[in-house]
Amino acid sequence: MSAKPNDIFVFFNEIGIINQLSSHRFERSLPDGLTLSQFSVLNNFARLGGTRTPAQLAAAFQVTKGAMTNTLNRLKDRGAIKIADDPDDGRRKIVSVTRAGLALRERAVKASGEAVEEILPLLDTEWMQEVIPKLQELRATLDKARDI
Amino acid sequence: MSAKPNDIFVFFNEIGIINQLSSHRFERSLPDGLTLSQFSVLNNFARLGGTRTPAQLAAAFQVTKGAMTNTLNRLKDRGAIKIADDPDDGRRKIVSVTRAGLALRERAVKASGEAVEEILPLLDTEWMQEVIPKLQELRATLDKARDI
DNA sequence: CTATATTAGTTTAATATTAAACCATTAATT
DNA sequence: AATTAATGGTTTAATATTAAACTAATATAG
Repeated sequence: MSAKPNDIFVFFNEIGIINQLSSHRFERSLPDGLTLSQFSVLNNFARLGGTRTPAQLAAAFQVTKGAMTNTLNRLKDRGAIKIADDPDDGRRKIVSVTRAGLALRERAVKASGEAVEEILPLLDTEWMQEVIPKLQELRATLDKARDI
Repeated sequence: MSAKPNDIFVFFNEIGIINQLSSHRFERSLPDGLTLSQFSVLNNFARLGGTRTPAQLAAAFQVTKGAMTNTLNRLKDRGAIKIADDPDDGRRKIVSVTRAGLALRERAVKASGEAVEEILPLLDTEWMQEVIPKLQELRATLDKARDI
């Protein structure tokens, strides 16, 4: 059975609503008014380690440089990250996570984990796991097609 | 194989990025700076007909009443909808779509349709169609669990 | 080498959104 | 009937985001 054009709209529409519901729920569970964007940055550092430039982070999270400037400043104000000048390139800055940032991320992971547990029994996690590769594929496709 | 808690995060994370990419792409294709929210309201009227109150619309699209007030005012300024007082209940208002609104929606559907066609060959529409029921189920679950 | 183009990051103005306060109206309770 | 509660919609203040202008620094080309 071939997919109607309308199915594409329906698909993305459901994605949109699911995202709205889940991200709102998730953000509400974060401690200290931590934002989803802020958490994402911390999480990225915690999982992958190392350092990044603001531009790299902006590209990784698909937000504008301006938005990343804002997010990073909030994190800096919290003492969660350090922003240093790049000695090799006067344009660049080097962002790294601090101990306090990692600790904050730990607390956030824990709190949000508990929030997820609450509804876990209602979710078909089996299916969610199964479908991840296809979602990643779709994400990559949309990402590559971004400038079409 | 049982799903790890982490899979849940990965799943919703992919959903989030896909939503970001797709909705941005979609919104860019809309005519006259029409917003996704505005289009959604118009589309809802075009598909289902009838009238709605602002509160019903806010609930349907999972936004706050304030956000819906804003969206409806924009649509009214464009002449796309009509907002009348409810004679039976002084608190309520009655929203309906105008001819101009339907025409605008037509144009928007066409323009966004063309934008979708551009990337259609890259998408696994078969799978997208297949997975819609599960997405709807998940949406419903999250929706019901909203006040947990 | 010098002029031009590109890149990195910040800033600005506009906008959509939220949460909460607010006002008016209707419903429920006593 | 009068008070209290709930509902519908708007407004306000705060915030995250975008696009675009801007500044500074580096890379490229002639």
